[in-house]
Amino acid sequence: MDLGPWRSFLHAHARLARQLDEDLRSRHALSLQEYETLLHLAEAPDHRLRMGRLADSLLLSKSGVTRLVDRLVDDGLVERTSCSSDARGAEASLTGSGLARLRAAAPTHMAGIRDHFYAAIDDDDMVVVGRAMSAVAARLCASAAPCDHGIDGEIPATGVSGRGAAIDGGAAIDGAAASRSTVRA
Amino acid sequence: MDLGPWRSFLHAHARLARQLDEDLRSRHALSLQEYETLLHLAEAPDHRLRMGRLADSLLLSKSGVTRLVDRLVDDGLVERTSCSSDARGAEASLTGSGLARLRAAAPTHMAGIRDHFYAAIDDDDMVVVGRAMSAVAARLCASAAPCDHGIDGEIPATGVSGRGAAIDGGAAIDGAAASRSTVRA
DNA sequence: CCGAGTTTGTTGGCTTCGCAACGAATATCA
DNA sequence: TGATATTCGTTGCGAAGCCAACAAACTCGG
Repeated sequence: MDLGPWRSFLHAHARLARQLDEDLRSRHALSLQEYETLLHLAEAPDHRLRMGRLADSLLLSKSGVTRLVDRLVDDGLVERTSCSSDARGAEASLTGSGLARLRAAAPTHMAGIRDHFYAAIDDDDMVVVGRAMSAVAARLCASAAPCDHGIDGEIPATGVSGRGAAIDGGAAIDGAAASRSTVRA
Repeated sequence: MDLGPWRSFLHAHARLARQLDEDLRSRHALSLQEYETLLHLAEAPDHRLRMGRLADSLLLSKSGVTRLVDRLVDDGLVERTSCSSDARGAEASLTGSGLARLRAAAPTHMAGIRDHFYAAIDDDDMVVVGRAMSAVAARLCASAAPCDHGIDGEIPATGVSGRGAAIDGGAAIDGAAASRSTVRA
């Protein structure tokens, strides 16, 4: 077993996460976690999610999400509302300010991913990487929780909200027309 | 830009790191970071490393390493010695107990990597993944620090110590003969 | 030889996160 | 219906990491 690929994998992730986090912090006063939280909310129907679902999709503990949302609420980027159908449940919902902040930060984040991840791997290899990473994630999900977030290679209908307010990872960056479903108003 | 590979990459890493950390903690009372620290020390000449080098290779801040080593010293797995050639320098050196602990934990760790990473990706794809991850890491290193740890796909002479005491990632697990350089006494 | 500037590792203070325990609400089933 | 079990989110506590500041030791021009 040649540990080369494994070590490279670890190293690539560590460097990448650091870089993206630093970029977002310095230019938009957002941590990577906060950005991802806003993104997941923006991608959710009506820009709102139950705390538990948010925890699942962010791969974070429930208490972690409670505090993460606390911070975002303090910053005015998210609102905490109680769930109508389940009185013990809470929902996090994106505010206008949160969506604006996400929109402002998206280009930075996308550029980072493009420059540091996509630019380093040619298209043919990227197909393989995508397949391999999906397989790793799927295998681990299978051996543990049901794991029904939007992985396995497909973007969960990026930005299809109640109205048309969306981020849309790709198009917002490279100007390419939205190639999938009902994006942009 | 299809974000699928990127999200899968993030997801795979998160799940994998969690799983490996949990396995080591529950079975050997070691965090993944602690394990990696012991491993890097075991791979270093004479089982000792300057704090700064350790920080570089673990991709951790200097203060992080100081405290990590503190914990390992408290557990008797590592000794802190002063550097002979530079009086302000400190070295961390693996104790016998530390090496034994590492040896005990290695099979668990290796099995995790094998089952959750290598088993999910076939050999041809693994070559591509290794190449891609190396490229990502190299690109990020280039745009930042000199970054001369043992990445770019090669294992830094695993376990060549003063005497013959080594872990040797692969061989310790699968019994395959060491296929590279001066391993084992 | 000496003083300015750099490097090395540690410390204080802060942030972020997980686990276990908890109260409240819901689900299940007799 | 009522008792028990489960789920949901929050909270206390501790673990682990980073940054800035620091002291000690090194380097090097003069």
